[in-house]
Amino acid sequence: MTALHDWTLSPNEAIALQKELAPRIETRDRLGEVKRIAGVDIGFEDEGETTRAAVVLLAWPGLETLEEIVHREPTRMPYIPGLLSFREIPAALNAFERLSQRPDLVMVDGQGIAHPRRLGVASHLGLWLELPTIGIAKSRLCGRHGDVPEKCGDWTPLTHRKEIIGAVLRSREKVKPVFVSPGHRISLDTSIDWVVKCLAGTKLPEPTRRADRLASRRGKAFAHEKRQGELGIGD
DNA sequence: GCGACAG
DNA sequence: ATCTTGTCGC
Repeated sequence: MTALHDWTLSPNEAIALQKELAPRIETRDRLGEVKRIAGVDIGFEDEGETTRAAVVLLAWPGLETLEEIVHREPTRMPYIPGLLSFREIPAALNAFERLSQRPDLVMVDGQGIAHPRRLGVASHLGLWLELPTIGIAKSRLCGRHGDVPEKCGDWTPLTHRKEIIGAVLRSREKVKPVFVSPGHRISLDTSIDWVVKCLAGTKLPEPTRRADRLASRRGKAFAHEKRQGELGIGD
């Protein structure tokens, strides 16, 4: 298996690797009792030169914060639609290595199997971590879908090549829906169930939302930032 | 051949 | 993704 630090693959090599790995993805539930849920989000700084991975570990139920990790490293690949995981996963894995506890479920910002070759960033990460993962994306990569119900919690299937690859979920009324798809070791129904259970009146489920918030905080000088107003409602 | 295209 | 303040609406 390719070493992580060697993931400087050409687009064609990356696509070949995806085709090789995709068959290993499981969409059958293999979750045990869920006590800890992690949220992951990757961002970029210095005009893309630096990749920043944020991981938040939350307790279930209750969603108290157990751990927060922010890891930075040089970016190694450009953004290419369909090959996002090769750009984001190295940093994400290094952030995960710093966690002292293992999550039972991971929510990732991006697609799971709702990908041209069924290997979106959530699936790819789940395969490497050997953990159940769910992809929650803010926009569509591939597939088609009908009108999305207006009621919070309702959804419509996302289809690609005659296959249901995900759900377009109305996570909050009057707000653009999110694209939920199984990453690894989890089914679509269970994925939707967990995403809905982690919603707190917001568009994004808590794990992903908290990772976003942690990541987008002013890069360098956040050690001196004030702590206040943690109870916002909007998104 | 012509669009579409997660973050 | 990121650059960025205030502002309209529920």
